[in-house]
Amino acid sequence: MSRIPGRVPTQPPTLADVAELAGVSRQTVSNAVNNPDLLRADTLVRVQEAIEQLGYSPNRAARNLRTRASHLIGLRMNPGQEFTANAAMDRFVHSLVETSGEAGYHVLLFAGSGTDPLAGYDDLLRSTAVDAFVVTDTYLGNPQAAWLRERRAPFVAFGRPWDDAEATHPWVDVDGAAGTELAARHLLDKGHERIAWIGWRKDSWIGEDRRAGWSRALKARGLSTSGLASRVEDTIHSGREASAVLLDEAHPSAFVCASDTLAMGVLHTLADRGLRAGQDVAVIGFDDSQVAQVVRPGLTSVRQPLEDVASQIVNALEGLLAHPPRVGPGILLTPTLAVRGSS
Amino acid sequence: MSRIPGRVPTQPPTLADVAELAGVSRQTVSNAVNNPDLLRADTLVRVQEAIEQLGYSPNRAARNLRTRASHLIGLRMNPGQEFTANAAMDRFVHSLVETSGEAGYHVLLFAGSGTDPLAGYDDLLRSTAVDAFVVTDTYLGNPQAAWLRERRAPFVAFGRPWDDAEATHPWVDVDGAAGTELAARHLLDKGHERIAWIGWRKDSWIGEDRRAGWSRALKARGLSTSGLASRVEDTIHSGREASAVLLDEAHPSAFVCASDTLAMGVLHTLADRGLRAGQDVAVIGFDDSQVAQVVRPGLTSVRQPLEDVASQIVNALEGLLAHPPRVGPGILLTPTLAVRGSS
DNA sequence: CTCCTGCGCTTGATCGTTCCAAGGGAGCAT
DNA sequence: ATGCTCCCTTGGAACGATCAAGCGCAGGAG
Repeated sequence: MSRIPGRVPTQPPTLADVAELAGVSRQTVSNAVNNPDLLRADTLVRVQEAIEQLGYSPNRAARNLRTRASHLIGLRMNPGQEFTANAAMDRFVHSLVETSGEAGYHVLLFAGSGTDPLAGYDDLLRSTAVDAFVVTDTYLGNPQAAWLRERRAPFVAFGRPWDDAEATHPWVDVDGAAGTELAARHLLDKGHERIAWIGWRKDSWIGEDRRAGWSRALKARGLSTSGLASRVEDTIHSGREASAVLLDEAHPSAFVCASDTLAMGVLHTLADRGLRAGQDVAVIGFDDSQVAQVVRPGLTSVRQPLEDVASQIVNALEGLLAHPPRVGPGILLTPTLAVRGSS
Repeated sequence: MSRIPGRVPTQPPTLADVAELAGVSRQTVSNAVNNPDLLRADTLVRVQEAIEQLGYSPNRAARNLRTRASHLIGLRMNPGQEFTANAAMDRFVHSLVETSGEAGYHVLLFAGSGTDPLAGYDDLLRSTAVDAFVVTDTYLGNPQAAWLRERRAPFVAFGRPWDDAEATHPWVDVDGAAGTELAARHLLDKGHERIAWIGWRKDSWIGEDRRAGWSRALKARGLSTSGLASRVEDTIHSGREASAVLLDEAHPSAFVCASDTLAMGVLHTLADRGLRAGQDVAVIGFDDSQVAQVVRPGLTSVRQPLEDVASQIVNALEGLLAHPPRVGPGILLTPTLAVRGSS
């Protein structure tokens, strides 16, 4: 059937238009787009020329309706994050958009309410607006994972299921302990023997994991960690206070911190006391935020391989959405150390 | 027609299911969702209960197909931006997601190639995947605006059409000149009389705009600007060099910079010379990036009202997508000054 | 010569929603 | 009782793609 004459010319062309121009049926055009192998070579060329000539691109809504897939990945923007988390998240989102784009997926952002961690998921799921979710805040026993699994919603988590060893959903995470161990070893190799730790409160799984790496490195060299660790809130102010206390009481020559925020606090304390970061006392942060790159004299920091994380997540998503689904084991990636003036 | 028995129970309910349960027709359910006024009160209640009971949510793909609208807004992620631009962009994206969510729209991110500024737009447009675009990099004569207008694609620009006074598309921008004028006045009020400018190369419209505000403030007080301005690349290193030269040759007591990046360079120079930022020499940056908030002693910076920008953009989009479209004039918002220790 | 097989393409049905034009019931006046 | 509104409701069609059969033709085996 041909288009109704007089129709507004800005309407995009449809499969039927292409079919008519190429002198084939709709299905043949569809095959030319999705299963080119099924066509005879000369027919394929003819259809492709018609597609080119009309500037045809399949209507997403129609395709989504028929195939029950949207090729969209939902990602929740968490309101009011801490700045280091934000910095990392920004880099992660960039990578995710690029990687998923190469795999034929787009990223759909939606807002979360600070109070209800499930807000937004439900509607997108029931309206089949997205094929899958990427969940980024699985720490501290957030209920998203269990909730999504219960509804059989495909999702991949950025973050281990700390509190649930039984969890069977795919996940990708960065080995924080390996990162802090790397940091501590770097300092040990430079001759430091009294290396302090400033981390988060004990109820943070991530914090305890990162602390474990520091501890492991020291113990591997037969050094004691006692009196060298402090656990505080993730603010500059806390980092500043904690480092002041540690300097007075334990006289460390270096600090490893659970975040760049805390490390900035240490730098402030050093400046207060006329100590030079990197010369008199070494400092290493975590996340390689923009601040770490800009501050004097440059903050050495553990850098998460977020590009690889995004790539692995997209890979897991593709498996999850395949027929039949392939679900692999969780993946743990190793961070690197961005060495700068502070160490 | 009722659902086929034996169908997989995880299939989401459809309009027909709700209709059957409520004892009405499909259209009545559709009206209950989209035009509740058309229903008798008791019928409406019955339908709403059925919707609630089944957990029904309209299938997005089917709705999109029928109404030729996706309720998605396309936003391109620009690869490898400078960090200040990134910082601002992150805050902007957050606001945009929240505001557009309230208006019933979601944000679709797509990747741009560094080389082709139009990559990605074309396909999303032709496949009717998004209703409209938000374009964020209209400076420097990027061709998106003209290209999109030519295809009658609805879009709102964050940024003025600097190079095209004839442009009729809706836009929202921040008055950079007002920001730097605010900064300069703040310094003048503190008694500074020799206030230097470090900005970008002359071919940047935004840079020249910001420079104009500084210049205007000085001239309003009868002060000369000659010898006090420098135009360089937007890097810390350039800011550092430029400020060193200015200090030697023009002896300013304060700096206003076109970006936080440049301001960081100034802070480095001050530290090199044992000068205290805020005490000996005042420094003001632009963008209120995370770095400005964290660095010692806190960098005073011009803060763009990105929440308002997002809100106005969504407002403009709603007008653009209404029937008939309402397209208002461009909107210029005034930034504020985040005062910290450096001034 | 007939039958079967497989390739390449066409045809009708379907996904779940909204639009359209017509159907139907209650209420009121005649 | 009949006719006429006025609303609300109804079935059919359409949006544009893919799925599942089906059809004609060529070539080989029986």
